[in-house]
Amino acid sequence: MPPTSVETRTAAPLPGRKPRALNDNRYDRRLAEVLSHAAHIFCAKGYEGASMRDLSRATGMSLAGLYHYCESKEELLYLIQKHTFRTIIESLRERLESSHGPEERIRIFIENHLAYSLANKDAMKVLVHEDETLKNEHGSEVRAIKREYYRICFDLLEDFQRAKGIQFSGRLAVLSLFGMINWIYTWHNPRVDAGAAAMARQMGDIYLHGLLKAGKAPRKGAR
Amino acid sequence: MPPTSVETRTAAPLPGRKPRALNDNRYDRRLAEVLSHAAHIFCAKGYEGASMRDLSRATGMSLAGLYHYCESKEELLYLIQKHTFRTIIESLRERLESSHGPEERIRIFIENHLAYSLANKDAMKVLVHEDETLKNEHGSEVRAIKREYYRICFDLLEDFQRAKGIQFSGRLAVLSLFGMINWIYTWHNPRVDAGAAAMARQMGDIYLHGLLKAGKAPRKGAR
DNA sequence: TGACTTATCGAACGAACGTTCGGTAGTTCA
DNA sequence: TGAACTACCGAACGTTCGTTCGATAAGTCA
Repeated sequence: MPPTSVETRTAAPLPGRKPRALNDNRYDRRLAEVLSHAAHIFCAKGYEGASMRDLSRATGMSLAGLYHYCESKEELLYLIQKHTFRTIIESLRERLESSHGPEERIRIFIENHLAYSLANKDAMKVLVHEDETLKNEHGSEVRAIKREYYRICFDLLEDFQRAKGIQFSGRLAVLSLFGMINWIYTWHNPRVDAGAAAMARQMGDIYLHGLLKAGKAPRKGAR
Repeated sequence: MPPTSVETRTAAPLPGRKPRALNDNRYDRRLAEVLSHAAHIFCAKGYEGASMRDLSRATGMSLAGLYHYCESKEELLYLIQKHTFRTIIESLRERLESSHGPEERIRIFIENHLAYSLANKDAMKVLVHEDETLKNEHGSEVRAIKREYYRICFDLLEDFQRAKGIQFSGRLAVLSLFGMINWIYTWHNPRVDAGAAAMARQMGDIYLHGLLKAGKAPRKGAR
């Protein structure tokens, strides 16, 4: 096992001298296939409960063949989580660029998160459910991206407070919101429940009106 | 393996003719110890990631000795989840008995759930995180208790709607609330965050004010 | 063509898993 | 006292796990 970093290994399979675009594309495409199947299986059976043999069956590739695309089972989880987080943040940053008012920006945050969640249920569940699974370097790297995402939301909420002249605990507000929108994967049924846009509006209504009213009345008498 | 049902097995170790209270107490107390350690380990490593050898080490009991108190690892998870749910519901029913107004009753629901969550973090995380782990009879039994709990909350919210003359999707409201309060185990830090009572008040403020305002304005123009 | 690299495989490795078996002290009770 | 039962144990069973090894077709390029 040569000490190639994951970073280089993902960009180019081996540090050899012929990094042909055609070959790289094929490798990357196949890796993406493997990761997609892995997300599906990790989602269905949990990371610990899923075996490389399950993944071998799902991809139609041999057990040994899988290790051409990853160094370990753990790296698969890491790649899934990193890619999922990065994609959500990238999409959010794009949507936030055409700047709106502070309330609208929070609605954009909710909408973006929900839309991605419902369009990529497997990956999202793996991201949320296996939150504490990764250890060491992979774990702290993913945790850093998570903090980045948390920070974006926290800042949006601070702007909101300033604009509306209200006050509440930013920490509690962020984590309550995350609770609402991250819980969805446990219950959402596309045959029963609304789509991302409608659900984002309803949840945004409850959440934002709640913040406004609760933030305006810092002490309301009762006990 | 005799076909003794779990029910009888839990009540009396063996269907023999001498169910002495003293012996039963000792057995039950020891079983409770095993379950407490199991909850701690399942919480820390996940159900699949935890091994009976981990539990053997934690309890100081031999691997084989554990099977004097359970039929399988799966039964341990089942017993933990059933007991946790039953305790929460029982405590909730008691608190709701001295009947209050519809808003206060929802606040009682939140307070009860949060207080139990923070006082029994391990069991609560195992309940939430291993929600889909149990299959077959054990799984459907726990799922039935969960529906019962869901139903209580749903009914409280319907009373609230009637009393306030407002309208919202009960399903979305219940599951948003569950999201907020079940998410807590992922972030609560007793050295940083408020206790159960204060947190229940803050979350109740956000949630209930949100429902009130959002429910009163069924259509608010914007797209 | 022939050297090289990539993509893939069957077979195996040692370790860890949940569970069971056959026992043995200690307690209970007729 | 002695039969019955409880509470436990060491050692093993068969299975499954993540991973590795050595090999081989297929594709690439001088």
